Amino acid sequence: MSHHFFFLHSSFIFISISIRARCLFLALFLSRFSFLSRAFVFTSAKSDPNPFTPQRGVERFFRKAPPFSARRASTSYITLSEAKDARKLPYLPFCQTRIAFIFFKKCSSGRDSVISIMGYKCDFCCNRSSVVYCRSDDACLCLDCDTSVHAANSLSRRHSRTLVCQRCHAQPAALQCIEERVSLCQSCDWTGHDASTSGAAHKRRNIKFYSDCPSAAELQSMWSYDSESVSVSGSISIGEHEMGLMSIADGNVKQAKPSTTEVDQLCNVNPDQVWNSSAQDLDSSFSNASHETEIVNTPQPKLSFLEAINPTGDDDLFVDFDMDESELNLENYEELFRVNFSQSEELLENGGIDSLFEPRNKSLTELNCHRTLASQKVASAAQPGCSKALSVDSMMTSKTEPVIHFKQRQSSSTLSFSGDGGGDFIDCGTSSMISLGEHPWCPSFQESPSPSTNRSKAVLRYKEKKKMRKFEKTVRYVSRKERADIRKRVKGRFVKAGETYDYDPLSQTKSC
DNA sequence: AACTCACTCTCAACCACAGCTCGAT
DNA sequence: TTATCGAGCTGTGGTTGAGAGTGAG
Repeated sequence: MSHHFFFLHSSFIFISISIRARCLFLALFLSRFSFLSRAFVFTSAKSDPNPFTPQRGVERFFRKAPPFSARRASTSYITLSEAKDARKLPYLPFCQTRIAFIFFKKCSSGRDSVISIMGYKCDFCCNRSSVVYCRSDDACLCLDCDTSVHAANSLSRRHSRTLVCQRCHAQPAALQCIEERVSLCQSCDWTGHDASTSGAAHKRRNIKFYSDCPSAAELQSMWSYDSESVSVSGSISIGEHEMGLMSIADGNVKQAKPSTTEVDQLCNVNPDQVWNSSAQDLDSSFSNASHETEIVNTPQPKLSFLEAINPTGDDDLFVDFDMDESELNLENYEELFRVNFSQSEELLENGGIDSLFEPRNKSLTELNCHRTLASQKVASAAQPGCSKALSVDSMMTSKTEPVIHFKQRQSSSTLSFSGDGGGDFIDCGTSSMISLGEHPWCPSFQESPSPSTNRSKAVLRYKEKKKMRKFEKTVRYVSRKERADIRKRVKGRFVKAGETYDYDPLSQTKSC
């Protein structure tokens, strides 16, 4: 989701050109991201009372530009009706630039999932609100899915997660504002706690990433808005070096047992009622858990877990905590992902998916150099006798995706387009592995896997992702389907209204 | 081993038309 | 920069037929 960073800083990059040119330029650039299934751009005039008006030129571009429409049948554009619905979406942190974006990607259920700054649905179920950001999966998940996915095996437990920013609902939260009782990403923190605003004096504290499958009480202790360890406002560095990757074993939180029963632990307290708990039950269970288990020693009073993640009391969020539909166990996970557990263990032996993250502090020159080497690999892969693994590796590293290098916000953002200009490529499901440079929230984090290990992880991840792909038919225009469903036919073909027909879907009868 | 035949399976094409797109103004 | 108009385009599902695949003779 590092592209969110790009969205936020578009105004800095295109400050000197018109909105339309900005949109077209962005469209050209963003159309190279093959993990996007749909995209749309909104702009508005300063005098326009409606903040988001569909930008026709960009819409047309997405529809007709070869990288987006011709290469992948699943890629399309948002409809006007959808755009109208999008107008209901809230104003964005960068609305002063009068430009907004909606981007979609295919989620595991086969439906399009909004992943833009406006998107806040769970990337996995596409249904509930996202609460947790998983860096390893690069996904925003609801608590249900977070639990189900990350409790599946020892590999997934190592994924580092944190809260999703409660302001933009897109980036991982880096800190909590004690006064406002919200978790914020760094960008939203900058926006809301600018030195020129009253929020500059707000007390904030860092949010640590966690791994494993913490219990409800442990999550509560991590996310409660207690005043302990609050760092006074000012320049807050939230790089993961500073933050550290918090394991549940760290600090004052007891280490969770690495077993599949940790799914139960998340809901904890009463395993018999875990999956039938209502939102309120769950909330109370969380609260009870903190008292009964006495896992942590953080001072009272605290907000309950649900209060912590939903201080505004949004009912929608509580709806999303309906656990009735959850069927979370290891077998289910394997079925969902079609991943053999032994494969996952093999993956674990190689260091886990986390190791897929390349060192983030490469310079632009290094990245371009890397691309050059990758291109050489492609050339060599064409030679007879080259290993299959090599070809996959080449594909991983040298796809015709743009290589972007983001600098810190304080300096002017820069980017580089080093793609080859739009040569054909095959979407092998590896799109999300493109190198997007630094995340703003982890500017110089390194997990330092060896290149060969890294490649094997990438291959495994690619295979895993490929197995997850679904090719079910999706209906984009329900109204057209409804109309087709009632249309009379002759030998399956539509006939004009009033003409004789041999098949009526409504009555299942023939007229002749 | 090569060929023919029957059968099964897959998939593009066809149709009308409401709704959408997009250039022109 | 936005709004409007109208010609042209798109997508929807059941049936069909062409072509591919398979196994028996």
